[in-house]
Amino acid sequence: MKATSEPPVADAQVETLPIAEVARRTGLSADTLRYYEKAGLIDAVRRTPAGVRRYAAADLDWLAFLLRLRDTGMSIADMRLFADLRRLGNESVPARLDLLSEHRQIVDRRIRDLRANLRALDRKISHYRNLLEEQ
Amino acid sequence: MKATSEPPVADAQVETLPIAEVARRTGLSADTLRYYEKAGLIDAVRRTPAGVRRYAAADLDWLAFLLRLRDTGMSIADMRLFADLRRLGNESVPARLDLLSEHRQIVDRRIRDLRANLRALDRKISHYRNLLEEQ
DNA sequence: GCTTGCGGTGGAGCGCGCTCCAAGTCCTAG
DNA sequence: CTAGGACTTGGAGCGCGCTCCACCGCAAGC
Repeated sequence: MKATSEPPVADAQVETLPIAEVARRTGLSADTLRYYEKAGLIDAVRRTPAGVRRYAAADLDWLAFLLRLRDTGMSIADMRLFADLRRLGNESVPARLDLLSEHRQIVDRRIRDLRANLRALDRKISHYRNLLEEQ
Repeated sequence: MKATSEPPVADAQVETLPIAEVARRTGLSADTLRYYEKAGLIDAVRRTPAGVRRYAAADLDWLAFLLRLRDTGMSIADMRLFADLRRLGNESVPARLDLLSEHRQIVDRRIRDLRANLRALDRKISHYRNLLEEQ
């Protein structure tokens, strides 16, 4: 699917992706991907001997999850908390569950608020429509 | 309702509010209220001879509307566009209607996205709950 | 008169989430 | 051997939406 120079399964095992491809797939910039790693959101990504990042499928899955958290309004600091917990392994599952449930509540409330605001917008729009028709 | 020193209907006509009271009612800080005025979101508020702002009921209504726009994610620049149109009077109603309808679409899409993300969060939460029970 | 307190102004500063840059390394193609 | 391109790093810079600050004025109460 790419005409450029992909290594023909050069490395040892499975398929890994260069940062540019991960950027393309996630919609993040390469700079942002490196920034997330520096910020502790992403475990250190595997590297080629030359120090070039190669992202594995698990990295992509984690990134997708992070993006979900981000898109629901979670701050980088809070995502970092979650990432730190994840690094602790299974024993942190209860704590992660708590964090996630709490966040779920926040998102739920956000949706409710947006819906209320949407209804108010609709009333305003109707008001404008009426104004137009009367003139 | 206030034990402090309110002028006993000092001015000419109706009830107007000092900035501190408007801050209290809107949840904005006095600094933010002044900032919004400077940024062109609010028409110049009436002043006492000494230059002190007195907010009228119409100002509060407009502020409430602005807050709705803000809370649904509209940028200050876009709110400013809307405020500028409003200043033009009735002839800008179609343009305002367009802006508002467009924004409505954005909010609607945002709600949809949030709901999709919420469902994904719920799946993740269930996953964690299962993990806990199995152990 | 003096203090207290609320309000005014202009402008600097801040936290967030990136974004951009310079300078260097490595690999490949020609 | 050279040139080009993708990648690396550390650190500076940016746009947004406030937030804070120093300094000043005014009005009321002691």
